[in-house]
Amino acid sequence: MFAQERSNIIKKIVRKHRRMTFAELQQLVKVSPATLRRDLAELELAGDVIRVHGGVLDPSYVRTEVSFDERVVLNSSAKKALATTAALLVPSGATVLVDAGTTCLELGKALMGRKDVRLITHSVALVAAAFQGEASVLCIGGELRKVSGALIGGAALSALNLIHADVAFVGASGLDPAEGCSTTELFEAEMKKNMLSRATRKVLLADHTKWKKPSTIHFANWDGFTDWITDEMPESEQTKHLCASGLKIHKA
Amino acid sequence: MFAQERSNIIKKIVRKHRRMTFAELQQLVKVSPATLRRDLAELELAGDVIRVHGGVLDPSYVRTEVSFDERVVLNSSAKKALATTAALLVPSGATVLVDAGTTCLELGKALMGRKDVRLITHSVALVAAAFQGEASVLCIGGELRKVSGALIGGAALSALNLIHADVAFVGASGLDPAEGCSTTELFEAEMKKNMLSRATRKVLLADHTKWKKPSTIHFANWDGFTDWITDEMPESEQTKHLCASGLKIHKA
DNA sequence: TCGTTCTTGAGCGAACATGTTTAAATTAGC
DNA sequence: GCTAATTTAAACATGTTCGCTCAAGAACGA
Repeated sequence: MFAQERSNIIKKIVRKHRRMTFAELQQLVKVSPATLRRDLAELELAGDVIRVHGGVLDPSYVRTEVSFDERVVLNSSAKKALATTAALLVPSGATVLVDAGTTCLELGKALMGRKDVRLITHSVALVAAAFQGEASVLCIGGELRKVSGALIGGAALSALNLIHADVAFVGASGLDPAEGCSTTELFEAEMKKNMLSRATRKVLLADHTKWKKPSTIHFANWDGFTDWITDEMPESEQTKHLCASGLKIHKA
Repeated sequence: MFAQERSNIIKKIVRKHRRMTFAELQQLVKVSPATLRRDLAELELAGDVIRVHGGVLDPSYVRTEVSFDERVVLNSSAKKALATTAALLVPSGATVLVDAGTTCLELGKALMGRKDVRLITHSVALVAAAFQGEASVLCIGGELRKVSGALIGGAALSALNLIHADVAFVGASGLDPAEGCSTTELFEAEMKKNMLSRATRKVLLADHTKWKKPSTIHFANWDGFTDWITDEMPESEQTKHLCASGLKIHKA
């Protein structure tokens, strides 16, 4: 076997297996460790494989794997885009209810710089961030839920009942075309329900990754919202159907 | 599993859970403690996780909290000593009201690790810090006052009225041997008054630098407290006089 | 046929990754 | 305040893995 052939074979094998130990690879390419190493060194230089201690990885596999991080970062830029679009819906002088969750946190940060809005939230992260902002902030008190950084419970619900806001921004962890919006936790669902009932304009903030992935606890139907802000429109049929019930969909 | 893959997995897990103990993480990543520590040390260096004693945190989750830490470090040792002494007054199972302010924040942090206490506070800094703690936390909602990080106003006062606590810890910015305790701001004075009225044991946390330096707004007489924790006892006459009205003075 | 060049494989020391042990630091409990 | 327990960090030991060097053999041309 010529060196050229061997190197092509190695490429193919690695691409197929995506990740394998040095020994596994050696078993398939019947050559001495030294030669295999030499080949791999070349392939690595050419960018055709990625070597790690004890094995090799397919670059495209690593890319998708690493993009877990990138997705979070990327997602956060998507979330920023959502937040920016959402912020445009807030008129001067408005009182704004902001849900807990990362997307809504971005929105809160986007509004924070404005002197002419009044934020109401039960998100500890947002309140903490608001130190640096200009907006006036009212914090809904309640039990601290450490996983989400939200203040929830009976106290939070009843505090909410004294409030009326111009706009409410609510996040969701799952969206279903038929059922509507859902989240993972009962008390948070209650909070969301209440928030929606306390505002005139009810805005859903949820990117396309949530679409068709319902979570455990349902908290609102589609007609429970006046607006939905997303980064990707759903299929046109579904869009038409949703809009028929009065929902405005905004693409960030 | 290759080291590189493992480190990616750890990142992902921590990001998902946001806060977890070392043991929890070790259970998910089946690897020896030493190796996990080594990985975490690297990830910390890269800024991908934040390590705390006994656990790890997702950085994007805690970032807001950094500013508070900085402020506290300035005069920590005296305040830490006060906090440690104060924490001894809290029996197991107690419900504890904690005022805003740096000294009380230290106390809150001291209590945070205890599973057997319930903290109630209107201090945003304390709630934000409580993410790391074990104690259950109820946050009194209200208007965010950005200079002090306290939640105040009518909503806070009325939320407080629904509560009864075993112990209340209150700070002061000025102490007068005759007049009692004072602070700089009207609404905060109201909060302090209310907190004292809602607790059985009423503890003043104030170091010697406040002694004989009254502030603008008076909020309590000496007989309004059951205990005072300080780092230096006042002159013996004054001490005798104060104790005569039933006040216990603790030196940290 | 000989010598040069290239490739290959083997050997060896260094580097690496991991687990175990031990000491220090931190925290909790009294 | 102190002591005991937990957590962390450093030191050590071990088994792999890596990269280098060198010699053997094949390929090639003179």
